[in-house]
Amino acid sequence: MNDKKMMTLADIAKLAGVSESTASRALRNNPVINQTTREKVQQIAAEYQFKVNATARNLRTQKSYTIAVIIAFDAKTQQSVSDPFLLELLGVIADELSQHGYDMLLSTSKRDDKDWGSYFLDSKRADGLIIIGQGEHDPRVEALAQTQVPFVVWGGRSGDEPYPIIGSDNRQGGRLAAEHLLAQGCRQLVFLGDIRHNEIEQRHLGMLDACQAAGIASDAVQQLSCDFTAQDGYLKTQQHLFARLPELDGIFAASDAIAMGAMKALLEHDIAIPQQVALIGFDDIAMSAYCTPSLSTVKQNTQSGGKALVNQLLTRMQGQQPLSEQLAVKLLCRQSSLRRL
Amino acid sequence: MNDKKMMTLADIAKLAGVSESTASRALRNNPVINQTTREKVQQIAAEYQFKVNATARNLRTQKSYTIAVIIAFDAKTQQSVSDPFLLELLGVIADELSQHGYDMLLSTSKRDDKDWGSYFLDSKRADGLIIIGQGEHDPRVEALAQTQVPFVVWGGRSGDEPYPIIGSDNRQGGRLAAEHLLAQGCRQLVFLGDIRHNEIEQRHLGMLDACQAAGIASDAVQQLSCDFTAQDGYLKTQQHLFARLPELDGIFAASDAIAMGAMKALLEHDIAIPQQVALIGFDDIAMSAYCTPSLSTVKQNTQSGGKALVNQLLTRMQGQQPLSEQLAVKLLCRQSSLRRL
DNA sequence: GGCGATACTGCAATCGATTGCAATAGCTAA
DNA sequence: TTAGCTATTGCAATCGATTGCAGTATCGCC
Repeated sequence: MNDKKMMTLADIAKLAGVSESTASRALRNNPVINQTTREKVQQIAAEYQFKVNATARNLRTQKSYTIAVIIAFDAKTQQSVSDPFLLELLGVIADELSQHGYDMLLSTSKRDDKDWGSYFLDSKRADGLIIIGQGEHDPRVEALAQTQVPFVVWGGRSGDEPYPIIGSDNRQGGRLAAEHLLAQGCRQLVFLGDIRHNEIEQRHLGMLDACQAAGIASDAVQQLSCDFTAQDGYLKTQQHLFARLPELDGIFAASDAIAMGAMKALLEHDIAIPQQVALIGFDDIAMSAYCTPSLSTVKQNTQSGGKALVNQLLTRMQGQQPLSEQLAVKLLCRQSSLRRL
Repeated sequence: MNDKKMMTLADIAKLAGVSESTASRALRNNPVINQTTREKVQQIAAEYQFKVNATARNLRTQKSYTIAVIIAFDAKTQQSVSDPFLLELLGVIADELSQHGYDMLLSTSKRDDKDWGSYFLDSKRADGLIIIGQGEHDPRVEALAQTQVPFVVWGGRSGDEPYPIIGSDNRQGGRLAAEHLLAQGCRQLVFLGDIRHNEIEQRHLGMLDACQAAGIASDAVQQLSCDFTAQDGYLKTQQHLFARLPELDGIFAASDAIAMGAMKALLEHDIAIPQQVALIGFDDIAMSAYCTPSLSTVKQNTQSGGKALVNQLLTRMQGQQPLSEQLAVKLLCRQSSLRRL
């Protein structure tokens, strides 16, 4: 059904009886071209379903109108795309980019090419980079910062990173979660998560803030390292937390997935949630409201997060100074932590 | 730190004291070039961190080495990227593509440009298309089939689609699920899912197969339409299923997310799972094993699925005839359906 | 009638790599 | 010594669109 050969701008120009330059300008709605001519060209282009060859345009304009999104994984755990939270964020980014007329190149950074910058930018595959992943303690990111490459990172600030980081206010989130647990009467708390990740570290610090403010002895707050999976949440809870029962009465998990794993382990041992142990997660993934008991959590605003990432990146690409942003989080109290008084 | 200006092949050639053609061939390891020359050029390229300009190469070779993956949504529900299953599949596809040297362009098809084919292919943004989404009853897919565009679809065959469809053996999955419920003693079954989607329809048909084989009256099997979300699983269960209690004793949900919603509703009304109502889902998403009770399900093999999609597409792009594939599924019996006898 | 301004349009160079074909050098065999 | 090969390398065209600059009409106005 389709035309045999691909149409080119030259064909359209010929059909319209104008030069290629005029055709090109007409299609891009350049006002310098007579309106009648413009409409005629556009009409012919539409008629033949002509689509500008993006490759040729990109070569000539030296832009790709494409942003590469890199999901960075810890080289050792090598876990695949799975955390529902990251994927939600990804969806928002995709939409936002397309709204700005950009395509999105997705890469999962499994291959150990340490050289994102050159792969995507030097090769002109993309005009900019968005890096999302679990914490940004990554030497590759530090290396990127030394270059001219426009990029933004999703994560948490740990100090004075010389590049824009967009992320939730994790410390505030940690504080809210812990305050809530304390308000429910918990006194022996556990933090379940890997504090080598900036974001997680911040959540942990927020928790400590709250405890300190409440006058809780610091040795009443345990921290237990844990991967970002329900599986590890389950295992770590089984292996380490039961020993601390029955004093232990509150768990703050660094992600909802971890929390669900922990919940499973607790329920299997007939530990009442939230009466004996109150539990709260982080992220508010779609499932959180539908487990039993429903999971209290700190909701990250993926919508604003994705938009902010894209907008800061575009700002940067226009040569302006991008800003790091910390997005407000929201405490959602559900059954897993609400002890009805 | 980086070089001021972008290096081009011409620069490398000059530095190596050869022509551009020789440099190009040397970099691509063309054996017609003297080995000494080749190594020299490659060494210089490496030294200056030269990366071939993908845009220029693509223009000249008329290929983009890029595959577009389209996540198609029902135009009306407009739900965002959320189903964990799709996202798992996406991860596998990403890895497999990169293994074959292809980049992956991700699009969520929210904008109602009905014209994927031209957007990605005519514009030379991509060499092929992978379409994943919830059922392929999409006029846009039918339209694509009329063109020369190389594409493959994730889904379920409904009949004689003139394009390659890769997907699980949904009918067999439905059969396994229903047989299992029946073996547990269930006699009044409900199917929770939208059978307008091919895949879901197949699962439903498989269920009916099993019931018929077991001599169950067809009016003992109810079908209830439901979106692909935990939320709707919850709502539909609340709104429609409680009326049928206490006869109702088995639910087969079209996805794990739906099943979790249903589970929540049942538990809220103190209905014992699996004793009073046995429940089974479909997909085996990461959370399924960690809800309580853990969710029985039919596991789709995302690993082979993703690989098959990519491989069939590449086959098609090489001009050969691609094949539709039905992947084996696996029944996972967990607490939500296992009535210990 | 002529001059400058205005409004369009087209020529030709350009983006950077790839590749068919021609050219050159070195060597062997007659 | 020379025709005939082989092994390497380079020339120049090409992919398709964009754009600076020059060229042509048309019009107004003195």
